[in-house]
Amino acid sequence: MNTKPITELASNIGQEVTLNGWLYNNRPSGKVQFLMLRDGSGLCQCVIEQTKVDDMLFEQLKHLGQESSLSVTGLVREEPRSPGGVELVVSDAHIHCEATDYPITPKEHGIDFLLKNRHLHLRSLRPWCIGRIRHTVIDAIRRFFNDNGFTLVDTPIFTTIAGEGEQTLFEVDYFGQPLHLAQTGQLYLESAAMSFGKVYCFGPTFRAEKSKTRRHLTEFWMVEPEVAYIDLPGLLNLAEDFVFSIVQRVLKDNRSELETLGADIASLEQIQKPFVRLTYTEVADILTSERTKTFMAEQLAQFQAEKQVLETELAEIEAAEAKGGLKKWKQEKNARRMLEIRSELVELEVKIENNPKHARLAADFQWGKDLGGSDETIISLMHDRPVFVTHYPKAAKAFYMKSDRTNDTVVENFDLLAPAGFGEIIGGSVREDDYEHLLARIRKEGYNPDSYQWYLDLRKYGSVPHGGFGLGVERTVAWITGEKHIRQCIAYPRMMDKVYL
RNA sequence: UCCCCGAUAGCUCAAUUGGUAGAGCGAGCGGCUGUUAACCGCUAGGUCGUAGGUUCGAGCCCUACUCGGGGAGCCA
Repeated sequence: MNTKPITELASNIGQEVTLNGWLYNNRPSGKVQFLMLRDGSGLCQCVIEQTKVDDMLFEQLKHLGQESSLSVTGLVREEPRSPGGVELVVSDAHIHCEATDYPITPKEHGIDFLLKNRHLHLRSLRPWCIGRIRHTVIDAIRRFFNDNGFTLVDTPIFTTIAGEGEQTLFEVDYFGQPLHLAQTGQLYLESAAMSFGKVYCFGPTFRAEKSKTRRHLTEFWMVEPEVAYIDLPGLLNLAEDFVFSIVQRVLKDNRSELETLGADIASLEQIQKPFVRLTYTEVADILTSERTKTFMAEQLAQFQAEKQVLETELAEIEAAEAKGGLKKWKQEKNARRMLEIRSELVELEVKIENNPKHARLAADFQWGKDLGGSDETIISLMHDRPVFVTHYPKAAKAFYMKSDRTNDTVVENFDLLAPAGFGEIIGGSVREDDYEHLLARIRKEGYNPDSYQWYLDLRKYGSVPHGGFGLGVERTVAWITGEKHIRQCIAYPRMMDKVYL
């Protein structure tokens, strides 16, 4: 048996092959049937002509339910009418498991229903495309660091000290000792960087933030590089090369998935080096400027214009429906379009409602505050390539960030904002490498210096300038794929208020 | 934690001003030799989230609760 994956069919035209897969869609049409088969590598249309197969088999296939598993054997041929340009002319088939009443039909479903059925939903086209892209992103991440002299160091998930804020820790009972789940591998990584020079860790990260938004998960994957002997400009260059390489890899390896998802490929192709570099102080000036005021007003006008267009279309469809006399298929198409319009209108309403609030927040922005999500969105919307924001106020940032020795009120940190309104995908900094400075910061935060003894040690024995950053995998995937919600970018999402499977 | 919206068939949604609960998909049966989320005909499928209240009468109005969605704050 000449078994092939669907992806290899184009190079096997004229040959008899066997495909192992699942039934994605079934369209019987009298004496000919079209089975859409998926095998994990792709989709293939299989044609069954009654005259060419056994009668019993023909009847059996005709009634085969969605997601039944089967192997089909037949001749591969070019066929312009088939999606993909190739099809299999079936001569024989073996059914492994007949599925009936598969819950996820080829129609719209609500998100709650899909997440309750996530174990099955993973088989659908959209999650499949996103999963493939996620795989590429992760491979590109590993490749980038491995090819650039970094050593992988696996940092612990049970941790003894906090890296970010102590409120966001998941505490676990570790044989009577309270430990918490890692919210970063950074502190351990700094220690490893003093051994290997350039290191990275890659694994799940846990944050107990009470954030019920489309940008948050309580368990997400983060990659964190840490480099000895590096300064802030060096870190920005590293992050720039890194993100650029990820985008290029996805454009190269997953073009068809991006197309299926309706991702904005043109915008991804516009991502070129150098990225924009702004300081926090410059951002504060931009936010409070006339330019931003105008920009926000223009955004609002645009949203309202879009709303107008959609409302007009909706009214036209409703009028046509009321008039009656439409064919059934036309009615169904209208119903689908109306649903689409309504959900787009809801999205627009939210944007229209939020715009003045965000405009006011930006206009009233005071130096010293951390940038809010809306502020990041504004800056990100103003640029068509990623934006670095550097030198945040010391008071708004974590204790381990190195203060700028020429301006003690700010730290040598950066965030990277993905373009077109997506917002933050990376946060990083140069680390405080001076023992006394660090100790003072730990005390000021109210942490117990005893818990940080080993971390402080690193500043006693051959301390060097060093730094690193963390990139959130799901956020990166959401940005690249254009997926609106981060929960679609991981197979089994863990959200603040709900864990499904 | 706060604000807004929602819950009707297995799924996605309708139901005029409070007056007999509807459609598509899916399921079952039948038809069709080129379908593209196929199409056409027929059949089955409902305690309208839960508990109270107003009313001659409640899917629709009021109250509480449960669950879900979106947003704010915070962050990768």
